[in-house]
Amino acid sequence: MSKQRNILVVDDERTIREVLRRYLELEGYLVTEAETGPQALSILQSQRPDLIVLDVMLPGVDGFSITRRLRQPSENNPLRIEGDIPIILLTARSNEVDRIAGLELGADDYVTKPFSPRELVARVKTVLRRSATAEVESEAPVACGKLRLDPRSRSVDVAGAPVTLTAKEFDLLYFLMRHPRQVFKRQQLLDQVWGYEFYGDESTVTVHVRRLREKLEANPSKPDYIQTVWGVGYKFGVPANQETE
Amino acid sequence: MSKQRNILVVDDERTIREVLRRYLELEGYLVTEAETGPQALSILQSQRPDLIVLDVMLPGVDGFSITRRLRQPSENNPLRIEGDIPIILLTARSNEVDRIAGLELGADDYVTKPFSPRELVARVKTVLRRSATAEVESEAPVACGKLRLDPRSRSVDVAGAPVTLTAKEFDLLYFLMRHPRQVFKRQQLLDQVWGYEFYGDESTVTVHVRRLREKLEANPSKPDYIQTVWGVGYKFGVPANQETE
DNA sequence: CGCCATGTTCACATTTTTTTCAGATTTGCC
DNA sequence: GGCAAATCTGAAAAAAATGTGAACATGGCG
Repeated sequence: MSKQRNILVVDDERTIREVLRRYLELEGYLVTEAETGPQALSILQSQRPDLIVLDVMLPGVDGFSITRRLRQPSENNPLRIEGDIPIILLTARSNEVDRIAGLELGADDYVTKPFSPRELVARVKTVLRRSATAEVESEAPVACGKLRLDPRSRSVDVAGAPVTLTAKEFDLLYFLMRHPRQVFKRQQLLDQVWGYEFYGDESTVTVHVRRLREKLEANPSKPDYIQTVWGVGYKFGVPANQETE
Repeated sequence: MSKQRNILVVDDERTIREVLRRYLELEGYLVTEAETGPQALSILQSQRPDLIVLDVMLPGVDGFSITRRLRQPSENNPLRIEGDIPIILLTARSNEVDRIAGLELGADDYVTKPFSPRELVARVKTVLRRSATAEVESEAPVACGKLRLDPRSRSVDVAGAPVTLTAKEFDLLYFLMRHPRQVFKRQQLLDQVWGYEFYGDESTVTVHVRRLREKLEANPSKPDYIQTVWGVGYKFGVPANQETE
């Protein structure tokens, strides 16, 4: 076992804090609690948890604001320490999820209430694992071959020429680019990009992939970037001869 | 496809049980019913369903108590089997109290009565999918001799040169490589790789093995990796002089 | 209110994979 | 060596998955 991870739980409901504490401690995490936004910020002055679980609906300074402050890329931002602290947002309704996307806040994951503690623990593990490996997906631009994507401006270039993507197209491409070479089933992409509440058809993914190809690929029927894996799904394949990074 | 999922429906109202049974069976689930709390607990002594749909308002031992007993993280809890069984609670009202209570107890989802059967089925699917993906995850690459296989990218190399496999070819090879030196009859491979509902001919396996050999082996008629065991089936044989890792 | 941009669904064309099957060939055994 | 059973081979039929075009929702906005 490596050293114990510290998790900051920020929620105004005492019950929720206690439930999360119990479950997280069962998994071997150290838990710090904060009840309000200001309290959380104060704690963050002196501590640096490995992950923050943050309710978006806090009295006073809400979760969005805190996230923004943590992610603010300013020089003299004392909270913006090198290497962002992963954040999992707790949201009440799924339409707030859209707001999150629009606000580009850079949370690492979100869980909609009501949620099961086990699910949250699973997300915590995933996020920590993700940020533990080299996949520190702060908000850095990603690139592959002639394709460049900048999450902050939500812009995409192919060979220097800007390409206009819709929100979902962007989200899908961004997700795929963050997991190059890994194959995803359509359902997995629905879960990851559309969210768990999406009950629609898998063909939605197919169509989005097609549109991405039309916009990105030199030859959409012989794609360089988004590869079809027959009988499985898609992957962001690095075309053999092109290297990035 | 994988094997049929078993769902335990616990509700004192016969009508509800029957409706749920009908809808769930239409989706291919096996359904077990329980009318009371004690009956549910008794069933759980001998069976292990993949998911439980649980009314919180049961006469006698109510849904909350059952959830609590299933989730109790105690050493000598006979019902607390490794890997929790997902629970979907049926609650009458969506008030705060129930929400918190359910949350605290570790249910995976909630449906408030009255609900549409279709919605419940959708929730069941989502929860099952979610808990399934939470389990797998650890898909490390496997290798043997010059052969390397990476489940995440579904890619295979022989001596560094990539080999293109179809979905079934990949699944078959992956299965064999995870069980090296073990001999499987064709029917066993059908069961394991194709799934239990496959009613086809065993020659299907033969053909797939042939194609794998054509793609993998230096000399397909004198295979190094997939060995024929006459009168029985095949095994992923480690060729005598080659060692892995 | 109607228009436009997204997102979703659907029916059908196309492509790829999977399965089947009838010999040819190999193996184990007497 | 000869025989029966099992396996391999090649090709074609059958099935499945994906690509395509267009219609159908939905929601924001002038």
